[in-house]
Amino acid sequence: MSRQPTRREATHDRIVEVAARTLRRNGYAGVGVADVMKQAGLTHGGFYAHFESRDALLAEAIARAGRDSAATMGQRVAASRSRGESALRAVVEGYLSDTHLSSTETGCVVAALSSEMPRQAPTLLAPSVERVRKLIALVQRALPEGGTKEQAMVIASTLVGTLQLARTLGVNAQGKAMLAAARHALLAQYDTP
Amino acid sequence: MSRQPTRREATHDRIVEVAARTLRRNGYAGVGVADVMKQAGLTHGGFYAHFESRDALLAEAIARAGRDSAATMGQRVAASRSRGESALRAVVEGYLSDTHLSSTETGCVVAALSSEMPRQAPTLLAPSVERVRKLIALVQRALPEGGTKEQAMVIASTLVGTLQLARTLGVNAQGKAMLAAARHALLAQYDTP
DNA sequence: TGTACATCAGTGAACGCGCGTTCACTGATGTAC
DNA sequence: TGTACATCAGTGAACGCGCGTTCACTGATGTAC
Repeated sequence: MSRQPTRREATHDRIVEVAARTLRRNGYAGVGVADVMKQAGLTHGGFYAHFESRDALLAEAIARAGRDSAATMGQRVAASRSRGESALRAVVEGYLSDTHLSSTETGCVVAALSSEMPRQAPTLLAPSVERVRKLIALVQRALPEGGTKEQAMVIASTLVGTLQLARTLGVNAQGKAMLAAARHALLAQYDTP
Repeated sequence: MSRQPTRREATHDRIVEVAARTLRRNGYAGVGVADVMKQAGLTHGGFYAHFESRDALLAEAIARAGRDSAATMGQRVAASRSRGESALRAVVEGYLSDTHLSSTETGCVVAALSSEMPRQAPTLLAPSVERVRKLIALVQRALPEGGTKEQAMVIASTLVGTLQLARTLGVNAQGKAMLAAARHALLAQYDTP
């Protein structure tokens, strides 16, 4: 179905992928055109043959980062289901794992950016809002039968807030204790054993 | 006890106050020396008579923003106590109020910055971490007798995450619904009636 | 109370650097015959 | 199968702008006598 990508498309994709990682590691302002192109093995001059502007790249990178980590989470849920565990447990333990604590650049884009999101211009705000909605929807699908959107919103907020505060405290005992506390509280309250 | 401030001290204070607001509205990278000085009614040239560097101003601004909003929260708690309400209710309803949704520049500095905090250099990371610890401590003091630090961490995370996601959704029905959901969930679970 | 001088707070021009963007050009890939 | 030409993807130099930082200078405030 999906035809062989042209060289141009492959390059475009490589640039977006680099940007999606840089975005999560460094924030909106931390994505430089020249730096991204260099990491993609190119020179900065060719950038505007692929994107109308830096913001256009960022918009694509946000969507890409979101799709990638949603896919990873989907696999996690599938794997845990085959082990007979609940989807919510898979989401909570995956999101609040020690691995996610230190892997910002491949992790959830909402956790990486949410305090900066409200400040973005419409071009970047729209795809950012979309990622927040998708995260809430993902959590809601993981809830046991009858789980409400309100519950999903609260859980998503806790996941995002916990990961951010844990990362701020550091990749150490303090950060990990933060994650553990939230894992325990969320599963105790929302997971049906 | 606190003597009359000198003209120099008053100016210094005014600059920090402007920076503390700008920081919360625009993020770490959004605080410009020239812009802050202009808002404080000065020209940018005089800046380095007050601060060693832009980062030194930011460090002071973080502490200032934290102290200011902690003080506001303290007053809220005192007022609610005199109405016979619990401290936790005052904290949750104050933090997740529609007012706080739209008043980023005078609100909680952790909510305004937490996804950017882990990226900061040590000079700015240290005061940022301090604000996170202070927020957790404030929540713990507001908990009913016997409330643990673990509970405080989870509640603080939920407060911060909820406010950020709500602000991203917008100062509208969606953002307000987000806040309402978290107020309800937190009070139902942690407030002793 | 008044005068002379030192100190202090703030001014405004200038510098250097990074970064987004533009553009003329080059080498490679693909197509026509 | 080979040659000529058009198109495409990427190069690298250059431009303009914003921003942090520096510095010589000015006007106001305060102190000594």
